Amino acid sequence: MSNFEGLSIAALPMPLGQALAAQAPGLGKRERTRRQLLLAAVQVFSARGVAGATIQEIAQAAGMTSGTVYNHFDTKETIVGAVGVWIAETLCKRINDSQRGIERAAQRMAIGQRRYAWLARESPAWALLILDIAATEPSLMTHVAVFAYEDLKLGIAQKDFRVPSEAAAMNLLMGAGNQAMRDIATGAAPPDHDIAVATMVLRGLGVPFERAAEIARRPLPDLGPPETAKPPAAMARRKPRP
Amino acid sequence: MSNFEGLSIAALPMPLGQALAAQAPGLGKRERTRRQLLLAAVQVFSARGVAGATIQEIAQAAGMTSGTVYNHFDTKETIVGAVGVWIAETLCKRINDSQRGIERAAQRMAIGQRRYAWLARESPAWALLILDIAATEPSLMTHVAVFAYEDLKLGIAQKDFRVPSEAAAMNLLMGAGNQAMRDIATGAAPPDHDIAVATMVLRGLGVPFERAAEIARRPLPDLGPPETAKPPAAMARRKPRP
Amino acid sequence: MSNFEGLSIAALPMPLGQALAAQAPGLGKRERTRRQLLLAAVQVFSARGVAGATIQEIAQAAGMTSGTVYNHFDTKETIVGAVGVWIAETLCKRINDSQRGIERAAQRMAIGQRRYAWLARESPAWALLILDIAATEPSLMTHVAVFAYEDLKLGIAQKDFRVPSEAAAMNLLMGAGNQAMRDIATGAAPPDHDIAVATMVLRGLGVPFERAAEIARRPLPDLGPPETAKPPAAMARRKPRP
Amino acid sequence: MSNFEGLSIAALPMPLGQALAAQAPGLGKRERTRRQLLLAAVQVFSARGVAGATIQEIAQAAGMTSGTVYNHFDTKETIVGAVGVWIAETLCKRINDSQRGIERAAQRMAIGQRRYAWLARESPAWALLILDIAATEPSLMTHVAVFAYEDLKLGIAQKDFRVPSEAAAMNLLMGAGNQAMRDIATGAAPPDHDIAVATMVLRGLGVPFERAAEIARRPLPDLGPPETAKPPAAMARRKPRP
DNA sequence: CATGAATGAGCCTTCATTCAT
DNA sequence: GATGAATGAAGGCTCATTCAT
Repeated sequence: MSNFEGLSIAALPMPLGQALAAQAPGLGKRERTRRQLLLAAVQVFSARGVAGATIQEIAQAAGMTSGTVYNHFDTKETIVGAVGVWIAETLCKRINDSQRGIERAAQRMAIGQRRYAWLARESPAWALLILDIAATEPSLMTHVAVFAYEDLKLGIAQKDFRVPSEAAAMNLLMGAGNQAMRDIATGAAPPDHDIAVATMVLRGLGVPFERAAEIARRPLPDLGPPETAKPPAAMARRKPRP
Repeated sequence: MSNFEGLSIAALPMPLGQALAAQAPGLGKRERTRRQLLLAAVQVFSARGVAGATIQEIAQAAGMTSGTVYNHFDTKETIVGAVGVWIAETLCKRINDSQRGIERAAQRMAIGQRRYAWLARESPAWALLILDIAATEPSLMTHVAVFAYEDLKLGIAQKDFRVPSEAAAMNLLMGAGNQAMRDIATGAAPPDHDIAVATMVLRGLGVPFERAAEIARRPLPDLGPPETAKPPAAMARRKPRP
Repeated sequence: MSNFEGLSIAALPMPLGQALAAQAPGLGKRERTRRQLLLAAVQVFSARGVAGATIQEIAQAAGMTSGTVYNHFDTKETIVGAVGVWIAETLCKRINDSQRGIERAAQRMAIGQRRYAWLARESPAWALLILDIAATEPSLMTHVAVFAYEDLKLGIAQKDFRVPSEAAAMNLLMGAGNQAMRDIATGAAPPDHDIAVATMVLRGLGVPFERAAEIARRPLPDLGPPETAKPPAAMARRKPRP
Repeated sequence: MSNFEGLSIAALPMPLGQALAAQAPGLGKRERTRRQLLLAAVQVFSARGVAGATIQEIAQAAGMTSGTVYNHFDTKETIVGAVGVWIAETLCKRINDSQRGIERAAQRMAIGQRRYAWLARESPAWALLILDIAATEPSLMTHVAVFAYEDLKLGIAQKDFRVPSEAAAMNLLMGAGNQAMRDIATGAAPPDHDIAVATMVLRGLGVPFERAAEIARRPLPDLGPPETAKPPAAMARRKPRP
């Protein structure tokens, strides 16, 4: 069984936490072990930082030995990548789901911005972990960006957004979002920081002044019921011998 | 003499490069050595990344031994900090000077945004180095932020900026600025990216739509007159490990 | 196999040597490696002194790499301690066993004193090693002192010893014993030094003049048959992170 | 001037302290510098231990630089030796002087034993320093031993001591004395420990039971007025070039 | 003589990775 | 698949010692 020995990361807000921790019942032994290792990696990354984490401590946190880790991942880098993908897929999809039924891109965008800010407020450890992993593994943020990009294009099509370039718009919203996450997670941000940032991002995207503030202020929709999480699929079932 | 062994970082755009490389003639031996070490650290940080740099390689790049490094800096962390402070003071002050005479905060802000973008276009290696150091040593970005914060408050006083909160505004402009620097430095950004980002940041700060675009499009002022100094020689961009 | 590269320490007198070097056959791999490392540490401590010994040389003497040492001991200090405990337990117990059946504390005390002197004569290297370790790791001498203290109290109860204070008596017998060991081991002592010292210690403890000389002169009992040495058990199988 | 920066060792009991610290007025500049360095070495040895002391800290404590140290001493070892000789000559002579006029060796011996114990009680730091230096530099204890040896031979000639061998007698009195110093300095010894140890040593040397106790209990003579301390003579006035 | 920057050998320690069991 | 002992290549850092000024 797992042996976390004092390691722990504050639980994710419910629906997100469930998604990650979900014990998919139909999984084979290999996938279950892999999942345990990823969970352990999350613990250790959060406690020591990605750079400071060691394979041996991840193995220990998973109740295994370091050799076992290498039956599932080729290198430490691989683990970081897998954790990044896993978090990205689970989190982003979940957040995206909560926007289901919202037709206007401006509101979808505001919700997206505020949802990440909300995550940082509810689970600072998770937010910092995501930012830490993203620094090593850019694919995580790329993953998040895909969803935002869809909304951006939608908003442009809906004539709610008027931007000089999509690339610049992405810089604006991702940059502001990340900074907000960090400030909130470290306790450096005032209350309603999420609304303020969302408001300014919308204005930057060309939404009229008052309308931006009004949209950003609307209540966040629920995250919705948890689905059965898809396991983080291994790229290959086996490490080939070199 | 220095022994860069193939290490080098592309020269900074003229006026900035001069500021950093300036061989102060009245400096004592200790101060000269310290300066050489900082220059060497910049080389190695740029080539290997801050995390991947080793004291030994910095010493070697400076034509010294590792022991000498410790006559000047207590730990590797200290070196990162010193490099950060050095760059921050030189760069920020220089950029700030170029805004002298500009009274309107909106234009000052646009210039600031675009100047960093311009740096990333002219000297991608320096831009990436700054972002890398900033990730380890937040004080560097804090330093930059101080100047932006002054302009922000000025713009609010001038009624050009209307923001929900100063903290959110700082997230917006620093976040967008950093992302733009990274995209430009890595070649991922289209031409005129700087203008586009500056435009959107101004809009986010509450500047009217068309006016934001107009201000952001104004020509950049010169960086100012060069000081006495030789720039460091540019050689190769990357060095393979032996 | 071990690679002592010229390192060596003169073999202990038989029964003691057997106790230390005993290859316990039922030992696991980990325990066997640990034992080899302790043996190697003894070699190196003896050759270079405790202070001059390096982890690398211990590893090399054990035919391993320095990393392996750290799988078994946290620090160099830990190794010194482990060697100290190991020697103390093995030697002291063995010497104490040889006094079995001796009822009078005065004679037990004389035997103890002379046995250590005898060790110094037979195996100067071991004696000097013990003194060296004891200087770094007082627990070794404490261990020895426990046995002497028992005899001291016994002798007081038997009215053979009359001392102003137990603490002073311990100073006398341990101090004289250590000095004698050193002088004998370095060849600075005349023959029968052990008897002379034992005589004087007994007199210091209040044994009448002639009787002290007579007791100290009695023949030493055999050390007795060797037992299978108990391995120096590791406290924990693994080092936990702090 | 000296710059002890928080370093300090409890002052020696007056007459001894004066002897060591005495500013011999007729000394040349070289001798004065040398003296300062020895004083500084005493500070640092006491604070960090002989093994943990660094040349640079000694230099700093003396208000000089490391280069200057090497104008006076060839190696670190040389410094330890010089400090040892200095302390030995000053202290031993001073203690010996205080016995002037005492004719009976038994009483001289008791005074010697108790004087070192007294030093340990009055100035634990000095006592521990002496023991520490003695471990590295046996000549210090040899020096002390010379005085004790004189008294030993005297006592034998006076028929007060009856010992199996002089070597054994030296082991007894030096060993017991050192142990007593350590226990007293570390606070591990009861009151009147000095008298108890002296009593037992005398008995060990053959002094009759009650008489030993009586002699050991006599009051200690004063240390006497301070003399002008002789400077610790440098072996050579100059380091020859290799 | 004093300075103090520079040296450089070498130490302890860490940890991703391998592999025989 | 799991184990976990072993590896070994570095890396950060210390400090006695040298030497040009």
